[in-house]
Formats: sequence, structure tokens, C-alpha cells
Amino acid sequence: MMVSFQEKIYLLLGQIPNGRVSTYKILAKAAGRPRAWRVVGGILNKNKNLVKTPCHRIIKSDGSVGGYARGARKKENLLTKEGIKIKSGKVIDFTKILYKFYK
DNA sequence: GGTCTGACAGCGT
DNA sequence: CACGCTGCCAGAC
Repeated sequence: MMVSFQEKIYLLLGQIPNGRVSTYKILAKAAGRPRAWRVVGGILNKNKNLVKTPCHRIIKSDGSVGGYARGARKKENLLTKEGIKIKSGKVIDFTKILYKFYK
């Protein structure tokens, strides 16, 4: 059965535990297209499943919070509420809370 | 059908 | 350390 990328992305996003984050690149790789991080961003931008899709848990590879359809500031706020510390628009020790989808 | 866009990543300056 | 340019790929027009 053929599944669109965005479907996979949504599925993967649902696997991210609370208090954890992931990057566009990791997500793209987990979806089967290691070079499609840009696509991931585009999908999240237009995502309709806000509730099932914690897009605020997706950050950039360098630890930057990145963008958010509702405003980057809102995103930072949400992440902070989940216990994730942010400094100057960047996640502190994001590597420690990174969810790589590895078993 | 082709063409343009984008919530990025990687490397150079 | 900060900013800029290039490359990549599915989706929207």
C-alpha cells in the first residue's frame, strides 16, 4: 500500500514522546528520504492534524528552534512547557533529548 | 505536463 | 561566531 511522505511524517511525529524533540533531517530519514528535510518542513507548514502532529517538537539539526506556522515564539513557549530549555532561540542539550527513531 | 516554492542542511567566507 | 550561497525533494500552481 502506497503511503505518502506526509502520512509517514505524521506517523513518525506521533511516536515522539513528550519532552523529546527531533530534527527535520532525522524525520526525513526515518520516512525513507534522507534528503527530503525541506519537504518535511513544507508538510508541517500546511499540516492539518495539529493535535496529532506535535510539529513544535521538530527543530533544526543545529539545535535552533526553527520556524512555526503559528510563530516561532509560540513554538519556543510550547517546548519550554514540555520541559525543554531554550536559550537564544536554541535548544540546550537538544542532542540529549533527540528522538532518532532508533531502536 | 513543467515550473516554482519552502517551518532545511552543509559548507564556504 | 554570524551570515550567505548552494543543493535537494515532494507538494502546490
